[in-house]
Amino acid sequence: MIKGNAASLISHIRDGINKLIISELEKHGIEGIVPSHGDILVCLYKHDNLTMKELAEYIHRTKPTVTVLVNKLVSYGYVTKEKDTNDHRITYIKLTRKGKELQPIFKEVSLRIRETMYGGFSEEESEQLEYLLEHLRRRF
Amino acid sequence: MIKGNAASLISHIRDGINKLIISELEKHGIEGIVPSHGDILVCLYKHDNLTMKELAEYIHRTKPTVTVLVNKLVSYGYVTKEKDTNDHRITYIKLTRKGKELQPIFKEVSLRIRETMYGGFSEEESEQLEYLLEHLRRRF
DNA sequence: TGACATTAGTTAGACATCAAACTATAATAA
DNA sequence: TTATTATAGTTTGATGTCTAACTAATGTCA
Repeated sequence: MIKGNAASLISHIRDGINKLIISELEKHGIEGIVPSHGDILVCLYKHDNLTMKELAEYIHRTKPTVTVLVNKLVSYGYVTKEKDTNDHRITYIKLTRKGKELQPIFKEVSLRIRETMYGGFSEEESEQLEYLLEHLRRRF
Repeated sequence: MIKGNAASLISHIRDGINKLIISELEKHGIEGIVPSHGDILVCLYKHDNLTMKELAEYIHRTKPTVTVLVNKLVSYGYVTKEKDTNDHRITYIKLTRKGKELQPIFKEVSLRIRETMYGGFSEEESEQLEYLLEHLRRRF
């Protein structure tokens, strides 16, 4: 019997994930950082020196939002902004040492999230979950 | 092979669902209403005459948030606020005629969301999806 | 070369959301 | 009965998020 409440479930799970991320970061002494900031930092851990536009695309947020998020990261000293010397429209975002030092913490938080999400499922269930979610994602 | 990206997928699907809800409402000429407003109205369709506290619990938002949301619905003429005559702390939220008139539209939008979410899945896959999401939900 | 279009990023304004502090009312206990 | 506690709701201030409008720089095409 299908209930048709998948949308509601997803919404609540998302809220739960976000709260868990924030509380895990706070456990590691990191305050004022929300998942979107984390998305940006994780992006930069994979590939440092990204432009605002690239960051916006990667984290699926608009440019004004990324401006706000990055400015906060700058004010916390985790990243810096540098203008391209050739094309003065472009700004590169780079990790500072302080920003790089957070990487292991993000790795750990990420692990914790995965444990929470997949922990209760078998291998087959986990694969099935990803399969279904990936298909779902393509419809939006 | 498990990728471990379920959290990210859920986040993006949630964004997609919300955008779809808003655009579907706009197609029906309803502007300025976000999913949380819809949650409140749908709550009231199931059981009219709820208190602010009850609404906050049902839609999983804080009381200040519900204050803002309900005030907007009042300004749009969809609901009214009435103080309890015995216990003056309590405020009841009631649907107006205009609010009740939206019910069929919300039914239709809800149907449209369900079609989008379940449309590409078999009966078994749909059930599996709900099973997995319900278990996931309990971990937060 | 010069007018127009495109692109990168920010600013402005709006709003949902939250935590913390507040007001007002009701309930309980000394 | 009075003082304390609990409850319902709002206000305040902060922040992430968006769209629309803006600035500044680059590219294009006549």
